[in-house]
Amino acid sequence: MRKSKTDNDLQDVMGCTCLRIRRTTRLMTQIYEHALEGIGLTINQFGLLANLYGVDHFRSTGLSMGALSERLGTDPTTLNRTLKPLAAKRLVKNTPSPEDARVRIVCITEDGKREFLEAIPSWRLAQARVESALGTKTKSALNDLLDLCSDALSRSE
Amino acid sequence: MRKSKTDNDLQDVMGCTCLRIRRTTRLMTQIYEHALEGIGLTINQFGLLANLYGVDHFRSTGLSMGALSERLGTDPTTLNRTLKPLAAKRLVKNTPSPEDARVRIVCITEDGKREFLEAIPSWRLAQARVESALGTKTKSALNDLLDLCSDALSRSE
DNA sequence: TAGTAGTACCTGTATATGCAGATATCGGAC
DNA sequence: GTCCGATATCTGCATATACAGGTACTACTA
Repeated sequence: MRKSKTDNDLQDVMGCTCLRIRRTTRLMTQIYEHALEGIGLTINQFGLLANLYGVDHFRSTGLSMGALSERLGTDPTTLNRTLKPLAAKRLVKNTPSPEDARVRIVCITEDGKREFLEAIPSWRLAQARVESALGTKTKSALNDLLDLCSDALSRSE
Repeated sequence: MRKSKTDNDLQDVMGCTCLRIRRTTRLMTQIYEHALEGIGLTINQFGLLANLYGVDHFRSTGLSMGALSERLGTDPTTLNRTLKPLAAKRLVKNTPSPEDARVRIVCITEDGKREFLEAIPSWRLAQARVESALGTKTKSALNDLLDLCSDALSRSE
């Protein structure tokens, strides 16, 4: 029996790259969230602190909201809200720029640095768990491929 | 100058697989959401309808919430809520099982089937856009790798 | 220098995501 | 038949995500 057009459509849709990556992201995120549970940071917040820590460590200038959202590949409005819980815990600080009153500069605080460093062992546990589930080679291949895709997709807009 | 422990920590953290995949997912999701904009479905809702359409097409029995959430790799509570907007638009139906009053069977409606089929061309546009940004080979490699990772991560829990 | 186009950020709204805990039901032990 | 542990779903809460539209400020133009 010949396959109908609908069967072909269905088979194509089931090959959707977006649904696949979203599913894998859900599974992977849970591993990191569980590992970071005791720390009181989400993996997202951890990544944000890591970025701000790096900026502070190497340049000590802070970043504008816009620059940071670009760096993270998020919408600025998303960043605005994801910073709120971190600011409430005084892990980051949000000060107006002296040069341009529209711009707000985001910095990590001393508390933020401490919390970030304390979280690293838990993060390592999650990363090791993923590496052991996937194998070192697959994990590296995935990392490389994801970098490549991020670059290609940001450029294609 | 020797690199400090903190520099090494930072470099390791910047290699985080979870942050990478979350970033790539954000970028990719936007492409599909924009393509589906005119249809009034999110990529998530589209995937849900695709699954229910397939079930209906091949078995015509429907799935329990639990079975469906397992199939999608989501938490059952997440599924519960993502179904709400679809049920409100009468694209899916949610009926108690006759055998077990705890269980609810989720089915796609005729309206749901129509909407799903109408959305396929928009989905194809997004998928083509991603394929052209990444190249066919990279896209296939990514799909395969993601399947492999989903399997490995679900098993590792 | 008054007006205007553009920029940077914030708010309102809606979906996505999952944990802890509540509710309803089932199935087995007695 | 009744009680109790297990199971399926739902609610309350919190974060993540982004679009549309609003506000405040800058910078250019006439």
